[in-house]
Amino acid sequence: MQKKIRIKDIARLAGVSAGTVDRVLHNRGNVSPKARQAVEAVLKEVDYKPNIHVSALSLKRTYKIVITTPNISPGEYWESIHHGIRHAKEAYANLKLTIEVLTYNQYDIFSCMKVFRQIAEMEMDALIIGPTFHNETNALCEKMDERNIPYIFVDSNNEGACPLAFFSSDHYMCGTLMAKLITSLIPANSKIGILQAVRVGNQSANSTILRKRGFMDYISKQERAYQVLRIPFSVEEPENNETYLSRFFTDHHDIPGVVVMNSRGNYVASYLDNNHIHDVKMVCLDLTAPNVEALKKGQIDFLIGQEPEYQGFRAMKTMLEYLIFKKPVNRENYVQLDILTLENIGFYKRFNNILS
Amino acid sequence: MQKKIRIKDIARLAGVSAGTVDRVLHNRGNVSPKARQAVEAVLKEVDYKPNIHVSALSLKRTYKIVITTPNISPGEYWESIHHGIRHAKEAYANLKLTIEVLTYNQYDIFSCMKVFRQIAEMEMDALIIGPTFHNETNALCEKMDERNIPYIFVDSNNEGACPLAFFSSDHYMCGTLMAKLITSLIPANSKIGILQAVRVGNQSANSTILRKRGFMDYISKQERAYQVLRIPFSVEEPENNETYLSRFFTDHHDIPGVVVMNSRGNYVASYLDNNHIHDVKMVCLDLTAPNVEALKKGQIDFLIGQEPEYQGFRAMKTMLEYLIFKKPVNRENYVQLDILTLENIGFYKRFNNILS
DNA sequence: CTGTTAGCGCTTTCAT
DNA sequence: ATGAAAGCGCTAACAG
Repeated sequence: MQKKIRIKDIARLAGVSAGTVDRVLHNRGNVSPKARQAVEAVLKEVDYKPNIHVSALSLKRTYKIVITTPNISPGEYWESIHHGIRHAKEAYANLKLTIEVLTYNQYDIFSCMKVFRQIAEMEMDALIIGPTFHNETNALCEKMDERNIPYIFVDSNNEGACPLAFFSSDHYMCGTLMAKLITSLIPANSKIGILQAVRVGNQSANSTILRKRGFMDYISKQERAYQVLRIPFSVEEPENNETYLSRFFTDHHDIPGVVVMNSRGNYVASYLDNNHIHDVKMVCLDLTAPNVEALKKGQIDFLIGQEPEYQGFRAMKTMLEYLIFKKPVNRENYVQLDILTLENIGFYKRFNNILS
Repeated sequence: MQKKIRIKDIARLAGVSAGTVDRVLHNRGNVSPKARQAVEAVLKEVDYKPNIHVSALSLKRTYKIVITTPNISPGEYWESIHHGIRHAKEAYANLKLTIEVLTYNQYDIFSCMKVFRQIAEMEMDALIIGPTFHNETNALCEKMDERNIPYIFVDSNNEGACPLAFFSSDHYMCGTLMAKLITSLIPANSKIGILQAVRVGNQSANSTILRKRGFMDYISKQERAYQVLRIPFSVEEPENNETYLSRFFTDHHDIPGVVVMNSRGNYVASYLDNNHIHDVKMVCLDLTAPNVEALKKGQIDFLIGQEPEYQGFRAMKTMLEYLIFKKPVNRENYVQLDILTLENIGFYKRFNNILS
């Protein structure tokens, strides 16, 4: 167990000063080829791990990072992502950071366009994006590319853009997993209802499309023939949902299972509970407060979690470490798909990974 | 957004020097009641969060921590716990730590006694224990109590001891969860096989007993009557296992599901695969390398993970922060019970939480 | 009992 | 282009 190697040690070994080593490590220039080579030779030999907390301590400049995501509601998915982002900021408490958050209505493409146009003009060092609308996101990304501002996606990747990285679950596999779980709960060859959200501008979110594809592919590969039925649903005009649901469950009173591939599973769970329909198995998505409650009450059977806190945390942390410490970045980052039930939900810590 | 408050700020507000504030913060004594009150008054007002990385930077003394657990095999449960411990050490890279690891044979009570007697005499600042044998563990703990050395359990708590904390899954609920999963996979009113490990000294590990109790309680609460059958199994004398298994599956050729409540599920999975028995559903425990492989091959249907890396990480981190920064400690810490399937295993990162 | 000082590893500034 | 020196927030050693 040898002692940890420090900049001072490298300097001594290379026959230069600590300042020069620092200049080499950070590519700050003003180093003669000879000195650079000497330092690089030493660096090859030793296992130098900079102590980034100490490093942050002596950093002078301030950084500005902009965050844009769908609007944040308490207890819901996007709030968790923002929690994670905030924690990453706290983990580097001695960095001088300014963070600006701009959110848009994820069910209204025009809201998104407006916010993204504003962001395109802002001063910043880096951008974190929670994308919803494919083309609008790519338009923003192009502007960022021109301005040489790095950006990272959370929640899902946006095909066609060149992010520094993305942190997302594998939505296709998420759909597959939901299909596997629901089919393990219901009889062979039966009906399955799936909820489908309607959006202003009539564009489905990319993630939902992928989930549905994963779901349908799994179903169609089974020997048993399930009949998948769509349940219409609108987040923006909730007054119609009662009607939609009631019509659906009247037409299909024998339906044994429902899958909800957005985070609104609790709407259906409540509907069923209020109408004393207790024999419908449910597999739902995201650990929003109401979904967790429905799980604990036994209204939902399986809930899939996508580690939103962790996504936000890693996105922010990765960005900071790239920006400030030039740490190399993995572009593709898929997070866990957690399976929660009545039995294990109690131990699920949202900040498991993050909190000290 | 106000600036972060530092010791120097507190000193100024209280009208004392930084040294005095430090003495108050760490209860080092040598502070007049008047000064102490002044500082404490300020501390009540402001939200002071010490930067522990900076703090570690200037710490002089070295700490010695002893770890004792069952023997470590590559790719298995206890190795993961040790990984986690090592990571916590790396997270506080600038602390001066000496770590000594002593392991024992978890299937042999005499091995455990010998190692624990040795530990009881060693010099150390703190101890982390992975317990197996209840009484032997408590004997060691009593010695530690006398010597005023704090200790933390990983993997399970040991009733009767007074640990600073424990990091464990809820073994009872783990059994319950396994019961729920296996019953969701097999027909009503059928047989279920469960594997039971035999130990030298004939003492079951506490965790296994709890798991089995959780399992049986769930089964007996169901309307459907399952018949639970025990499959004998020995880790220490593996040459008999083939016979045990073959006898069992011959006698019960119609068995639709098997649950393994220790980490050796892959033994059964391999046996079934080698003998071309493909219609037995399996719910197993722990993400050992061979279990994960069996899950990926479809031989195991559900695998339960107990976050061993996280347990080790948190145990070590908690100990360090208690020892060095006097950080208050939560005694009871239950970790997640992760449900893994063929679909989501690929995204499961053992060091999710830990790795930077 | 208390304030001052030096130093942890790193970055930045300032002479050279 | 480079080394020396100051300073980040904190603790430890020292002088009073």
